Amino acid sequence: MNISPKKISDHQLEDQEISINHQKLIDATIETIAKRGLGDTTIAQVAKKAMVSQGYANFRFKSKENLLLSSLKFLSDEYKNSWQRIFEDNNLDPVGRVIKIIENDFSGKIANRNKIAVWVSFYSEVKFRPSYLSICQKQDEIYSSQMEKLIKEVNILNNQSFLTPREISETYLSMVDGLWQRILFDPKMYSHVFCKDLIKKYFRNIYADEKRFV
Amino acid sequence: MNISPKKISDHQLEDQEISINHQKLIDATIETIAKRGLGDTTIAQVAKKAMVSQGYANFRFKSKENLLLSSLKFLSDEYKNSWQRIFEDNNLDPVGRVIKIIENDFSGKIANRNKIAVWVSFYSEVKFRPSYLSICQKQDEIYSSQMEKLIKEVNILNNQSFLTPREISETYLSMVDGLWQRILFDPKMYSHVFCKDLIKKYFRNIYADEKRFV
DNA sequence: ACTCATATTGAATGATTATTCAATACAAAA
DNA sequence: TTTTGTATTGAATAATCATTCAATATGAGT
Repeated sequence: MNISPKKISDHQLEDQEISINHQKLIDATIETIAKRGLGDTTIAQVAKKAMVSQGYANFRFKSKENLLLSSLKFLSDEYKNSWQRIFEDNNLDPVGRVIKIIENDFSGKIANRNKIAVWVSFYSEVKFRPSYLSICQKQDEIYSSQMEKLIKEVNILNNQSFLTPREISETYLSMVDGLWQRILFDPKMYSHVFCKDLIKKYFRNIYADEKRFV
Repeated sequence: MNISPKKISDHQLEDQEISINHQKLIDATIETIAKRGLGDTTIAQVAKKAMVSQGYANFRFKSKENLLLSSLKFLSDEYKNSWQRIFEDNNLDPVGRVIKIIENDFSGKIANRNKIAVWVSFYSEVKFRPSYLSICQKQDEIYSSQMEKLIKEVNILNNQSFLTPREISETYLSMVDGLWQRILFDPKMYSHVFCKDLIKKYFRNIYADEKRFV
């Protein structure tokens, strides 16, 4: 019992991240964008959802732009953590890893309509706000290169030579982006199962002997 | 000589489409969205680019929303016309048709960064504006079904049986959407040639005997 | 030249919204 | 309890914009 409460030093604001309100506001931002779109997201609405005053939201994040940026960063990190873990999992062989990656990319936590709506909102502004671009781009580069390396291992094990690892990995990445977008349009038709199966079929076609790509 | 000028009847406004200003405003809208993003597109800017007064732009289209909708419709029709023509071209055999479709989807007229920026802007709002969705969705359904039918013909000619026409066509469509999005991020890396080659390689892998998928 | 209908203007209006900031609540230290 | 520093409020401000509309230009028909 007696959980030592907070014991927050006088440096409590040294690192913004430790505040509860900080995260409440970010969550509220994501929810609001998901429900109303980036264009119709106002500080007032976000603050209301986070149950703090409007003035506070602005004070805390300095500006709306900064709040949006922090929310994108959060989403981006969340995604990154999810695949990072898979690439680093030593209990998996290459093909097992690929399968986990596919499952992660179409898991409920990642590929749900709300989060996709937020992603696409930010994507759509990438051309005009370099700060959005740099957040998205850096992580995508890492994901790309990790994926390519992984496919290289799979290729060797299955002596596949017609398609290069780069080609396979780029095809995979573009399919994922495309399918996510399609989930936004028609989530019934593009169910998680449908998407995963489509991608597994792609791999099955390349690696004919590998039975795990159902 | 003496080209009979206009001979516009008193019904000149019967059909909105015949006005020059109408199209000037739509073009200006697309350019403005491409340059500044949907969120920062104002009627004042569009009117200025179209060289009409702000009041006129609003008067002509009834509302900003309606102007945006008309612009999306225009873009959507332009795209539809481009592939419609290919599906209806009787001089082409199935594989020739597929190749033309790929080339069209990554032609300078369709897959340039400005137009993609506009598409994605609208996509990102699809969840919140049913009117956007219905414009995009209807055409996508036709494109999908035409594509599937086309692949069915290719499949038969090449006795391919592992992947269904539906699967191949869905894979193609999602790749296109994904690659378009990636062009937005990094148009240098995702050049038209790169995208087309990637997709052709996909088909080449499926239809191993078909040499035309370079 | 005059009339009349339509096209076009641009300034005014009102709504929305990010941002600011003086006032207040709160909680720890004295 | 009082002090003091920080957290939080909410009302005021100022900027931005879509929309309206009375005024004007235009040009065809008489």
